[in-house]
Amino acid sequence: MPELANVYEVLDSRGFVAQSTDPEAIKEHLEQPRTCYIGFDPTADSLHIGSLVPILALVHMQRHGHRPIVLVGGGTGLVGDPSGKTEMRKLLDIKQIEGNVAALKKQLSQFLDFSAGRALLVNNAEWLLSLGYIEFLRDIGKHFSVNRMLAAESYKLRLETGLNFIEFNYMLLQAYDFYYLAKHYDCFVQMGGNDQWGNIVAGIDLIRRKKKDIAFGITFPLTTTASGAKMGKTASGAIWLSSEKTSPFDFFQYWVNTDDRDVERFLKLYTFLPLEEVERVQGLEGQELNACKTILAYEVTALTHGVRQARAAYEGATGVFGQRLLPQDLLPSSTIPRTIEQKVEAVPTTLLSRERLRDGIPAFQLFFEVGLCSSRSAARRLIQQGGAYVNDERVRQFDAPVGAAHLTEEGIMLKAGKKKIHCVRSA
RNA sequence: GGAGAGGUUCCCGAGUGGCCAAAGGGAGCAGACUGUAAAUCUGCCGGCGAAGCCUUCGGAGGUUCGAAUCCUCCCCUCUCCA
Repeated sequence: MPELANVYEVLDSRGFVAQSTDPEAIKEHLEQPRTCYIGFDPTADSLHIGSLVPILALVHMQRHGHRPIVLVGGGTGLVGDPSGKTEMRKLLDIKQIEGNVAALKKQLSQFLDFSAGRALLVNNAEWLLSLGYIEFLRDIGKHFSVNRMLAAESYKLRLETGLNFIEFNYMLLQAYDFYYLAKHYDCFVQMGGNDQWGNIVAGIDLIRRKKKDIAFGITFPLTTTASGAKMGKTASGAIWLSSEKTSPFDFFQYWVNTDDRDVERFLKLYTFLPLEEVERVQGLEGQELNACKTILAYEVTALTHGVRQARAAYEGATGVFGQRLLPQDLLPSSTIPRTIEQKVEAVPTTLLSRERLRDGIPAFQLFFEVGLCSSRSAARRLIQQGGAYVNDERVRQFDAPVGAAHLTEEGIMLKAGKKKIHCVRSA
């Protein structure tokens, strides 16, 4: 799977690079197989699609023969990164973090090949927790200028609202991580979100001072949608990579609903389809562009949940929303089946007992129960505003009974609005 | 440690005794329009089988017929001084 181009060029051309230290030097460095790392904070037991860009950057690295290191911040997670945030993050306790670290490792294995040392996962708790304070101050602290730190962009926001000492230290810890990885793993490239720039540069400085070595940094643009919203925020919360938190079907649907203006950019960032093909998407509109969204959704879902799940989600979407025409020559490298059966199996489903279905359940109760609405009140509102459908028929009355009479071969299809869908079947 | 300012519903931010489930904006949701897009317009936007009731304005008490608003103590944040 080696490709000819230099990874840096690949990353750059696909829109991964927001800032970087000397591009020429990085390119040269990456001519040889190297080690690079990105840190992930174990703040939850699953990553969400905001982490997809860093993950895929590592995948690019691996595909080009480099060795990615995933650093989970079991140690730094205890401190909390203030970069770019307005408020202090809740401090997590060690137990939670350990659980999260394990979950993240599993999730990342979906994307990266950790076999035979082709990629590594390290936890900075390993070296941070045992640090002695005085020793750390003398060794590391002396290299940091408070004046410079205060000037850092990443602290700017927090300087206005308040920053406490533990958070102020975060930069030193992350810099130390980088130094540690350079020393023990020969890792001289760190990547991260653009809000990490200050922390990355701090590490580079530390490496130069302590090791007399040159290290490199690349940051990714903070991905937002064209309408300015953060990636992956929806009514029901974040879009998670874990299929338990966000079903592959909903995950797929999230991408299908991509803003027109984001399609090309996202194809570059979130899929591995060749650039030349992606660029041909430019200028497409309407139906044709929608076809691209389907492919985008399929590709990202396949990467995250595997081809089978992607196919099922795609079939489900087709079953619910209808078939889209996918021309053979549109993004031809995509392995998406161009024609497909319409099945609804992938639609999130709730099983209800025969008795309950026989008796019928008031619509608002049902919509709440299957999770389409966050409360019974919300369900009433939805129905009263004409946004609730049972088998594509608008529900007129908030407590209209839904039950066995509505059962079809495919179950009962509940829709909240035009896009959120849930299936009910008899247990 | 001293002096001031402040903590309001998802976020920002009004409200200083009843008309407050709390202005306004943002986010979000729904409808119309569409292409499962955007923009726009309209409605909704604490909970409850909804008349009415219940829970919310940092926390705990208190005053009052009645408190987000007044008093006491506590916790937290910011600014200036030491």
